[in-house]
This record gives sequence, C-alpha cells and structure tokens, in this order.
Amino acid sequence: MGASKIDNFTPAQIHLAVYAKALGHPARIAIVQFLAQRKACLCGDIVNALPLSQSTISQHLKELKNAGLIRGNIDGPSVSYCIDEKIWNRAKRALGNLFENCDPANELNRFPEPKSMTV
Amino acid sequence: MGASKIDNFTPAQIHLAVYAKALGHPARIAIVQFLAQRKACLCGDIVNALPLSQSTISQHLKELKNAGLIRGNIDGPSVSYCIDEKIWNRAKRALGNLFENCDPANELNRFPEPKSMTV
DNA sequence: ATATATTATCGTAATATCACGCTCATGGGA
DNA sequence: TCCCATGAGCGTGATATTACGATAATATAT
Repeated sequence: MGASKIDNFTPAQIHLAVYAKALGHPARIAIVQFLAQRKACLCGDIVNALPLSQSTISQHLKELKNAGLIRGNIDGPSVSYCIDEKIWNRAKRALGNLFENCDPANELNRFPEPKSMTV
Repeated sequence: MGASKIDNFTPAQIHLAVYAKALGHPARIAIVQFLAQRKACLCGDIVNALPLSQSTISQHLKELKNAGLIRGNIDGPSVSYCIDEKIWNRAKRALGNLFENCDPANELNRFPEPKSMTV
C-alpha cells in the first residue's frame, strides 16, 4: 500500500504492528478463539464453525501463520493448526507493554515537557 | 474489500479487531508512543518527529481517532491530540483478555474435546 | 483586509486485503 | 487403479490502505 516507509521504524515497532495487524480482522479473532478452545484442530473444523468459505479461511490462517501466531502441523492428509505458545506469549508481552507504557493515567510514562519543544 | 461479512461476528470480536487494526501499522505505533510521552501534543510535533509527510500523519491520526484510541482537542488553529484514557483502557482489557483466554498454556481455556467432532 | 501557521481534505498512484471459486497435490479406501 | 476428502494455492474482482503533493479551511497576528 503506497510506498511503504517501514525502514524508518524500529524492529520493536514493526513487530508490534505485525502482531496487531494479524489480529485486525474479526475472522482472525474468531479463528484464534476457536483454536484456543481445542488445543489443535483441522482447517475443516474452522470452516464448519465460521460462515466463510474454505479458501477464505485458508488465507486468514496463512496471515496468522505469517505473523507467527499459529502453527500448522501436517497430520496425514490433514493439517492440524494450533496457537504457537512462544510467539503468542511474545505478542502478549509486547502489546501488554505498549498498553502499559502508553497508559495516559501513568505519569511515569511522560517526559518532563521540555520548554524548547513546546514554544 | 471484497464482500465484507462482518455481520457474522460478535460485537466483541469486531471491537477487538478495530483496536488491533488501528495499531497494525508501525507509524501508528510510533504515534501513540510519542503521544504517551507528551500527555498531549500538536500534529506538527508528530510531523517533526516522524519521517512522514504531514498529510500522511494526518491520515494515521484520523484512523486512530476513528478507532477511538486518541482524541483531538481544538485549540485555535492547532489541534492538540492525546490518548483517550477510557478507550485506551478498554482496548487494553479487551486485548489482555484475548491473550489470556487464548493462551495455549492455560488448560482452563479448553473445551473437553467432544469425541463427535474430532472423529 | 492580508499574511501566517496549523491541520484537514482531495486527487493520485501503488499496493494490500478480503472473499470467492476453481484447480492442484496428497493420502486413504473401494 | 480410480475416486473421494482434505487443504494449499492461483486468479478474480471489489474495496481499503499508504503515501504524497496540492489545495482548502480555520484561527491568530499584523
């Protein structure tokens, strides 16, 4: 989308954005919620549970997989999907820190408001 | 984008997706981090701090505002932006719950694996 | 009234997303 | 061997995003 200027941001900011973006669609929220209830499950189970076609689900799974939040283990003719615990917790911590560090209720997050910059 | 099937998801899932999507770009991550350090600041300050044009920043601010995460208070010819504490905390809780409820390390999140569905 | 500073908005171009149907590769059973 | 089921992947059309310059809108200062 447009000339992406992603190089100008820190790896931490980019990682945060990747995790957030992956969760930035209701279908993908529903998918991770469903996966969490089952420990692991097949693509077909998700197709049955959500009102979307198989190919659409497959694409959403791909995006979640690209972000690292889920994994797919080949199991004969099927692929068993599950949340990747390691990355999930990394994302949880990263986003948790963002929300904590940017909490406007927390005075500690603020710089002393340098006069030179506000004039 | 394509026939959006958003009606088929719960309000909670949609809200989560809206918050996550708003944070799904490094520039918007950088913007909220910057805002958090200053309590409130002008659009021009952000333009000076980030390597993006004024119109691009303005659009990112608009998306964050649409998601409710930030607010803009008109102050003469300027607009002073700040994180909306109420919505920020609502998003923090919603995403925190998602990460907690979908944590694969937590057995309590799982259903008893009905035989009829896994056969 | 005119000029300046600040931010929003429009038009644009390139790219990404969403949803679908169709096809393809693979493994299991008749 | 020939199907069927499963799920990945391609191509499509519609829509959204990203980024920019240019312009418009607003409020203050001269």
